[in-house]
Amino acid sequence: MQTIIHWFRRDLRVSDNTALHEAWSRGNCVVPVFILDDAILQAADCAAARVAYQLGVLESLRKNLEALGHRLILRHGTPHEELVKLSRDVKADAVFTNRDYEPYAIARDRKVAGALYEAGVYFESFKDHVIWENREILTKAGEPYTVFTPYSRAWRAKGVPPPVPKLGRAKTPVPESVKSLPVPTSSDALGHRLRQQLPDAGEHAGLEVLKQFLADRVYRYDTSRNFPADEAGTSRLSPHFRFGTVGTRTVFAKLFAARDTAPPASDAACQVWETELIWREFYQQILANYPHVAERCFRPEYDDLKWSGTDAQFDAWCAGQTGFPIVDAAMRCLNATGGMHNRLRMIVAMFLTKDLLISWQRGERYFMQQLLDGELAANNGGWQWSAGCGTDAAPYFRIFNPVSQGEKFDPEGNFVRKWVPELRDAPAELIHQPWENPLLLARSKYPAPIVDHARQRERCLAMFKAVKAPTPKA
DNA sequence: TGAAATGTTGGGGCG
DNA sequence: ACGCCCCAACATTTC
Repeated sequence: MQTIIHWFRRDLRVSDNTALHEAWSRGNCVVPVFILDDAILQAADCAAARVAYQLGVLESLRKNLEALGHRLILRHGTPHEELVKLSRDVKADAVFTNRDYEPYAIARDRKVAGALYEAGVYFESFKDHVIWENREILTKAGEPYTVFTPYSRAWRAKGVPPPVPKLGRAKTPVPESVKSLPVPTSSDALGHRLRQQLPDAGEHAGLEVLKQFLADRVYRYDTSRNFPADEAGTSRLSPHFRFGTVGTRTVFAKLFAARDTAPPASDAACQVWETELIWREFYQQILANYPHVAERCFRPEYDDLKWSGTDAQFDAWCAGQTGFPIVDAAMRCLNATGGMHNRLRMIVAMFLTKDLLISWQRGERYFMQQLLDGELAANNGGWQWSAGCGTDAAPYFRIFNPVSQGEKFDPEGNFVRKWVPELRDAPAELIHQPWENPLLLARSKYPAPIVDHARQRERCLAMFKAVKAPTPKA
């Protein structure tokens, strides 16, 4: 083949990129393209911060391609139309891309495949985003796993392929006559300046974050990951996974190398992180095999739950004004940074669904509107897990107590103090339940709790009982 | 990748 | 010395 278009989506890197490497090795001329898609940019669950971050990723990708003699073509429009146009412009023989498992992406790619077929252009997609996809890991009965632990066992038994070689230097340049938009700055794109500071974007940043984490922090990950006040406790790789500024195979290869050079005592901690990476694969696979989860509960009986929380309560949750310090600190952190520690995601998700009795779908959408790392599979899986209606879900009667969770995982109250300045001077014994000291509460100007946890817990149990679902195993 | 209610046990104060 | 009660502390059950 002569000219092959590589269509970038969530694989914005030049190393360990399956389809991109295939395009380079099979073709004489690679035309790398990214298409700004209004169906994504104007969707109800789009986050301004995520778009701004992605523009940074694209600019970094453009430079990385340029360093290898490639020119990134940026287009704005409907993917199947733009790809047909570009195929004509460059006289492409083929379009390659890496697979994406979201329902919107699957429908979009089907349209692209049809349009390219009619235009006489070969289209091929590759597995890249995950190690094992769709139906590559099945139970003995030939069905996809819906419980994590046996899935992870089968996953580990299969081994991990090595990284794909980095993109080579351009053999033939893309003709100057082929038009490309400049990569917009975030203020161009958003019409305003984003107030928040975004983490470094791009492939170099991703590899650096990975390197820092694997240098030593991973060796204490098993315990450090539970304490949100410890900013080095987790890998902080999620935005890089989201946009593909790290390659999944690269991450595993480097993790295994770190494990093999470390004392055996840290094996366990490395395993715990590996398990988190497998959770990511698990939810990708769930979304691919059970696409109804994008809209509804994995277990259909829970679609009948009668959520009774109010809009005012939802607004208080979003704004971090519920009167429960660990919840409010977490939400304010999300709003300010576009990120949230995983422990806190569980706490605020449990609180929205089981204390405020508001549907997980509303929380899921709000997370998507804020998170830099927001993507359907992981976000949806986490929310359904918390709500107790998903695959391998927490049983519905497992209800976090926001006070004891705060005391357990933020014992000094340092995370709360950082994001809830009203409680900066509260003593550790009271910081997770300031209402116990009315004088302190009044002086702090911090809101009183908007619900009574014990009462809401009872209401939640009654709400779940009303749908008469079989009790999941504990 | 819980929490709360309920049940059981055992030490110590006390008559 | 002994039984009784109280109540942590821990275990089990239930949601």
